[in-house]
Amino acid sequence: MNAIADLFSDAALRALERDTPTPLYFKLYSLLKGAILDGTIENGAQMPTEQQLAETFGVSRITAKRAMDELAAEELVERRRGKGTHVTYEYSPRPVQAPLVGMLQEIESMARHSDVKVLKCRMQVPPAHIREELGTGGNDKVLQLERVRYREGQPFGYYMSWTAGLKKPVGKRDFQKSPRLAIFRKQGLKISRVTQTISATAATAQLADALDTKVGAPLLSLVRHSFRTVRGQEQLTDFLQVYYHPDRFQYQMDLTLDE
Amino acid sequence: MNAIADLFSDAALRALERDTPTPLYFKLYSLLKGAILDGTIENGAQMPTEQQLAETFGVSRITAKRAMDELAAEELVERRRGKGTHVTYEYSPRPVQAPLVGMLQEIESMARHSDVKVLKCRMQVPPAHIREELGTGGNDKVLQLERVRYREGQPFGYYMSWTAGLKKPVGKRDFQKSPRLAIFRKQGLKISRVTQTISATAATAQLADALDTKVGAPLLSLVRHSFRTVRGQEQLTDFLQVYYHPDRFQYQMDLTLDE
DNA sequence: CACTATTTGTCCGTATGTATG
DNA sequence: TCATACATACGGACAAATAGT
Repeated sequence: MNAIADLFSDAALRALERDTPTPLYFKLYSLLKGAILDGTIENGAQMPTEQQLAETFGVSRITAKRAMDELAAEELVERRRGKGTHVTYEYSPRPVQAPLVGMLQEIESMARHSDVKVLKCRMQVPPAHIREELGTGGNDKVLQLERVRYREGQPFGYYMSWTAGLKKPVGKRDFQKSPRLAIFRKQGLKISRVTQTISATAATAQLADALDTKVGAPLLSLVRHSFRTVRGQEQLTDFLQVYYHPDRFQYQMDLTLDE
Repeated sequence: MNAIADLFSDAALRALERDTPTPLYFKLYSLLKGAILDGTIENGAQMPTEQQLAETFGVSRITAKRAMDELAAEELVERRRGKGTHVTYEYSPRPVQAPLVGMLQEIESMARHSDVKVLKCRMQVPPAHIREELGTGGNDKVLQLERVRYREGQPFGYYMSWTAGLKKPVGKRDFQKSPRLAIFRKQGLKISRVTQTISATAATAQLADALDTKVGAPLLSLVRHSFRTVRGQEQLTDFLQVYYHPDRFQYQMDLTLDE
């Protein structure tokens, strides 16, 4: 009788509650869009009717209609009088990943509450694979940084980065005081998107030394790509590789059930 | 002259753009609240004036005022005529962590697009440390699950979980077909909050065997606590420990710069 | 003491967007 | 589609508290 209840969790059903002033039609639209984009409602399948949506989510039919109209405007669904609304978006599974949305500001906040030792800070021609990603020429020098972060005197993270597109020179002292992101921002480097990948790896001799652990010990590895937009084109401007000591640093996240 | 531009990134300044219909005052309020909660604006410090906010974010003074009034209503700031608005919230740094906000629905989506082999599925009295977290008695049996996930025939994740509060019995076959979360949801188990911690660890003999790797090899480790609310009290109802093969599974996330 | 600049509080009128029946 | 109610956002104007000259 009501297949919608199966599609959406109780939490999702509660997502339209009035705890944020975001318009109802937009919350419902976002919810449905998510279900279409992640393949929960398959291509060609019939969407719930306006009446069904209105009842399950406790909104007026006009509001449900508005949400569906927005989907139709993006050509995610097709609406036909008498036939109903059908999905016209083909879901294609991505490689095994657990995508998350985070906030860069919180990373900065973390950076502000730990100590840094700058091992290396110089302009350098990066190795080929980095050069390719940054899109710089064979002789172009970019900023190479190597740092170790400490908490209560103990090293917990080893940071290695290559940054292109800096206008003014920066010194070791700058990075000892303020977060890297804040410095780049002041230089006018506008980051438009960031991608992170977390994995695990074994400690090399160099890493074991820097993080005060044994060779071969498991480390949490993080690679961050930061992009800026140049003439409408997205371009990598910062490459960051971090190795964390798993006993002294862990990635903790809260997952929300709705939205 | 204008210290606000230093506080907020260019992306943050753009966060109030009209791409979502969420009220302007609420977006500004969220932005400022975040800066207070993560210690960017310290306790006792003076907030930007309504006039300054209005200019930097391109809104009217009324809108800026509304945002600040909301903060005052939550007692995060104190407002005094002629004096200005001052922060009254004391930031206390948490242990080294990179907090993130994610969506549980996306996890489910991932689960739906890989193959599962259920190694163990039975009611069992959990070991002491799990029993303590779940808050169950010394003889209470809860659901113990052990699974391996495959992608293209290769094992990438080893899942071990303990779940309390199930009403109806579940069988192996159930977990081979649909995601665990969907099954629990159908049973009426309402999860209210989820916490995840990611770390790295070395493979034991058992794990190496299940994931087709060598003993001592680095693995990505994930611990997930799922809570439900019982009579206003938050209570752990599911404990999940996952080990991922780092070559076959990586945690990828996109970070937004605004919000 | 007055005078001034700053900052928040309050009020108006108006336009637009949202949500309902 | 229409009429209605309410929230949001704007600019402008003035009052009231605070701090410094």
